[in-house]
Amino acid sequence: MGRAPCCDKTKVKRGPWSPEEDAALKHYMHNNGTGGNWIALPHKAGLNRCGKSCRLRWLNYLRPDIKHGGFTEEEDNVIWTLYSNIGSRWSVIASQLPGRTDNDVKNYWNTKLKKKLLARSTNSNETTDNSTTTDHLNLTRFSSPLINPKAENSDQGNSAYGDHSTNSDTLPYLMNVNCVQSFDLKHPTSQLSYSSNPVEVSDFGTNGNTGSSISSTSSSSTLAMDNCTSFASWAGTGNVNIEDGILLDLGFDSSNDTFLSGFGF
DNA sequence: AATGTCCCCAACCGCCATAGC
DNA sequence: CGCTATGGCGGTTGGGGACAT
Repeated sequence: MGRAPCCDKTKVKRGPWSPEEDAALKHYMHNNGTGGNWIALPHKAGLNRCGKSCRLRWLNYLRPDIKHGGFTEEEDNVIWTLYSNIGSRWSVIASQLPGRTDNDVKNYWNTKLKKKLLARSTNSNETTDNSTTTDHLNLTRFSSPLINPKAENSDQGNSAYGDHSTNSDTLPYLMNVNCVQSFDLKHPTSQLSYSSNPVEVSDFGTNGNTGSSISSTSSSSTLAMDNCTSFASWAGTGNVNIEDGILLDLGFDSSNDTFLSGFGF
């Protein structure tokens, strides 16, 4: 038996939002928040829209803390780093970029960063000069605790806005990356290395059993890399610790996938 | 100026997790 | 414990603007 749709799609408006609809949603959210129920919200707000559509519009566009415009180099680095560690967990990645949404990050990756990586991958096939370091990207070192993605989405309650005030909380299931990943974008076939500092990776999952091997949020099931001496490399180009290596799908053909050690993908 | 192609990104779709009954 | 409703997420699509021919 199929799942009942969240709303009758033949009776709700779809497609781009008008300024009037935006204003109505903003006004309602400002006064009432979601009230904990997105499905009922459109009716209360006088909108002929699906609740999911309202939620998306609010979270991705109307929220006052949304940052519009181009990504900075620093943000690029954060995305690179996290993507190389956790893959396409856009909501988790976005939670590290205040004002950015998962949709933003996903679009940015798909339209810009992925191509950038591909281009550099191509370049690397044309030259083997690893001594050129101008394009070498030392990915951002995270020494601060990362944001709980659930807290980031705390607007589902009475709070109308995402809550980045939780940044200072040390949360159990996000990683505390105490090492620098060195990732040469110009020569992605070179070893993706980690420093020797320990990296503790707790649960990135929001549910813990989605089929990925990321553990649950319980402290007892924290994944940990004992050390960063285990390393990942681009497939076919270097050493891979098969025991610990995990294939990371970078979204390209399999020849460009990479192994990451100590992560469960 | 007209047409074709590419690219970006807002919005949608469908699946899964979870809460509540 | 099973079912239903809802929230959340990642993947995909398509409209429209930018650019090329």
